[in-house]
Amino acid sequence: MTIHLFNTLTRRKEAFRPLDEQRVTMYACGPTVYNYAHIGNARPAVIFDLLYRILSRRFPKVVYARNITDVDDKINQAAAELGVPIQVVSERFAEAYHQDMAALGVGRPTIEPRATDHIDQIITMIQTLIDKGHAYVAEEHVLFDVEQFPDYGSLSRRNKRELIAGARVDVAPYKKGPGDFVLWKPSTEAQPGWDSPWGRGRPGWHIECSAMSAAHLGEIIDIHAGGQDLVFPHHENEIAQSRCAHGTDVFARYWMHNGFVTVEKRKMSKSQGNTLIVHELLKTWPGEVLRYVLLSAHYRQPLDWSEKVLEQARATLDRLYGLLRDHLNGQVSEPDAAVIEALEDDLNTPTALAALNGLARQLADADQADKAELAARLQSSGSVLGLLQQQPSAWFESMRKAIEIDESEIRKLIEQRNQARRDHDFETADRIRDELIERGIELRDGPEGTSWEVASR
RNA sequence: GGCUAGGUGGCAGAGUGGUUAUGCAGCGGCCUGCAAAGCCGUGUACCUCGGUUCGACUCCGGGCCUAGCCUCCA
Repeated sequence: MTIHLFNTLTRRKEAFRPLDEQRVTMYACGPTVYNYAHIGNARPAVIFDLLYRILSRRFPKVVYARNITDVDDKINQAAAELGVPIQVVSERFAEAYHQDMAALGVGRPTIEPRATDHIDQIITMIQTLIDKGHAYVAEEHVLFDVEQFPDYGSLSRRNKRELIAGARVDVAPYKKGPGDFVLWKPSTEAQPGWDSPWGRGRPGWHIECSAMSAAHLGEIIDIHAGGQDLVFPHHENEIAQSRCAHGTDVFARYWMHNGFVTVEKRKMSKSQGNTLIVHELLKTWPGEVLRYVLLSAHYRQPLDWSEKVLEQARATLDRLYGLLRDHLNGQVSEPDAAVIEALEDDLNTPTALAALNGLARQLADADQADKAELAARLQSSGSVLGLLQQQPSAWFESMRKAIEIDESEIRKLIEQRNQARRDHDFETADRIRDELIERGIELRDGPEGTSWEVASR
């Protein structure tokens, strides 16, 4: 089956055919490193990492670039507040980002270009745009002239007149057109800056992605991805810059945009102050639970975050890991075709998870002889989704860590209870069990003795 | 105001012109000293009004509602 992807450019699901099967290129807008990532920032990281894995199954080489924006006024502000150089801020949060994403099972992209390492390319690109008449200099700024690009608005389906009518911002007086956007802006002494033909300054936000994408992937790339809120103006501007600079008809052939994570149905965003920081969530939840939740809705749909969905994901993973614990025996297997098929159909993760759970049911129903193979298939299918990769014992162990427990004491109580049971003193036995339940511990009497788990709720 | 998504069972969330999504919770059963876990079984879901059709939750049109973008934002 061919991979199908929903293309924002056409608003349709299309068969994915790369320009060069030997070298598929994708670019995702990465973080601006001035703060810890919230769960909404994690969604594209998880989703497009998954896309990268799916593509890599089909194509011999996929080059995935995800940038780090390390020059930005918010970083400057954070540095000023902390009284440290901006590099300290960007380094610190880039590292935190890597750690948090790793906890969610997100791998590193092929390339992770940083804006500050590409100032030369940015300046060159801006100069090209000026030379070709697509940009102009005004009061030490360089601006992109939207009027010179007839296709402006094609991605976001806006026309320039509407943009002007709906503009809610004051237009800077030096702009020729209200939709013109900054490619380069002057820096004060205190701000980070680089020498350029237009004086000491720093790049505008949009140009870095165009420059780095061209530098590492080429003038035309296969896939460009990011959050829905980037469609306009960020991606629209990237298209304008890149196509005008390179004289091409197309910049990215497929555009993909993920929906938002919401809280109580409202968009999670730093400006609204309703963010849930991944770093904090990881203190109470295993990364795998967060990942499961992020995969539980289709990537283009909004995903409403709540304690409840976390509990549900946890319960489901508990069951799956329980099956693996009981039936895995070192066999290996290919992933289930239904899981792959669902993912290749525009990353339909809910259907893929349904297939995964269907496999779990099959395993539960199967004859003893088939269980090991099915368990291996379950684990292997999970791996495509970046799930079920821990040792089951490690999973249950991590659950135990969530609450303060003295294991030896529990073992002692279990032994007391079992003695009482042997004595048919069920009153005592039940009392001990109830005490443990009070402390969030559930006992399980099995053929091999009594084990315990942290209770679900 | 312009533009873009979406309204599915108790909750989460896929999907399809006429067949079981799936998960979580609930209920009944098996198992158990009693439980828990597990397993089995179970639930007449598709905002509204028209239209197309032999037949629509699924296609088309109107309405209502929600969210998002138009400003930094994943």
